[in-house]
Amino acid sequence: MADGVVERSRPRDRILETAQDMFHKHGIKGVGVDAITEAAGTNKMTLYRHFESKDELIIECLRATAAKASRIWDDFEARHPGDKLAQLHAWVHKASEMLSADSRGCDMANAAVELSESDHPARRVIKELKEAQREKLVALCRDAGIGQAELLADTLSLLLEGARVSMQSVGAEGPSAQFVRMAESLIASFRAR
Amino acid sequence: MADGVVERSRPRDRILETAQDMFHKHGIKGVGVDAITEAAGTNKMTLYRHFESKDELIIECLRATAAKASRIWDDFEARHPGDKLAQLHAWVHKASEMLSADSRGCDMANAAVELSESDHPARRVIKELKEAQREKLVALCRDAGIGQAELLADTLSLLLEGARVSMQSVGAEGPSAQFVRMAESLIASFRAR
DNA sequence: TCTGGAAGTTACAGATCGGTAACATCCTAG
DNA sequence: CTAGGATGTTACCGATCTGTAACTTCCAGA
Repeated sequence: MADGVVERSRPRDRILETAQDMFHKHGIKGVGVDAITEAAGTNKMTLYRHFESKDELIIECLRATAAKASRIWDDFEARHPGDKLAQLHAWVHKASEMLSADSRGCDMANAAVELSESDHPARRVIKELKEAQREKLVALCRDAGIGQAELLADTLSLLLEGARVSMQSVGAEGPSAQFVRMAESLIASFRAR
Repeated sequence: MADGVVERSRPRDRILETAQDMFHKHGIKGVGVDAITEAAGTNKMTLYRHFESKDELIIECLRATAAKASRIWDDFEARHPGDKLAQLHAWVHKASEMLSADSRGCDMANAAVELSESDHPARRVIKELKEAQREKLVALCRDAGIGQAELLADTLSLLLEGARVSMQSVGAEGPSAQFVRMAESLIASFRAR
């Protein structure tokens, strides 16, 4: 059969997966629903039977992205059970790996940039998901025995967020190239306190 | 007379200033040329007599924004002539001040997120301007007597870039609230080496 | 085999987009 | 005062956008 990328799953799943990919690559306002349905091998009516609007689809895509990220955290625990410090280093390593593999940055941050209307329905979802991720990193730092866990977690967050956006403007050879070194020396200095 | 925001300057200047403001607030793809000309108190034909396309207008806006930022650097030198370390602290202070005053982040970074097409004419301009800013900060760090000047400059860059994008997704009470503390303790630790 | 819901198809509405043509008007330099 | 360029006005082009209506086809379960 070999439909290429389009697997023979249910239309709703194909739409969601395709939309995630296209929003990520071309931005939310850079992709129309027609292009999504065509790439998903279906049609516009079917999309609107499963999602009440494009905004609703955007939100579902963001939730799906966050869920994928969450699964990565599960992997940290699986690989280093109980060893929170090792998990923190794994976080740094994985972050750098994802920086190298993809230069379009964080879907939620990008969406926040694009959807500037302060009352856009996706904004509260973005905030919730980002806050949950922040709490996870804070907990990881704290459980790794670091004193100022919140401050380290927030610093690492900003570094990563900055690296992801910096890559999009100056490329991979810019400041983001030093992300691992920065993060590791930060962790070391926080542990030394 | 009191035309409100629209001063009685020449149409080209009004268009440029208005476009900068609207692109900043609502994003590039969130603003049409009709809306710009109307807000600038002029019309579409006049816009296209001065700018050959919307893309060209975008580029001019980015250059203008960078020029404004450049003027801020002149102010550092004027306030702390010769004292590069004081200028570095002034940079931190000014960055934090701008974070508090505005939550829409950096126009160039936002543009890079929105204009995802890799061959978009604005992308090379963004890269050039960002690289120039990076070199300025590296030079400032080096002249302030810091050993690993590039690494400090890049770290501060990523922190600021991260703070600006973080504000847009989680708001001013998120990780970006600690920007000054992070930056200052970074500078201190680099100076101690 | 029959049936009912899910999915596909076609066409369209109404708005907005970037960009242009033709023409009227204004304002300033000579 | 007058000429000529800068600006304003109106109308339009073709493309694209989100979203919907009406109808047909498919397919799985009873």
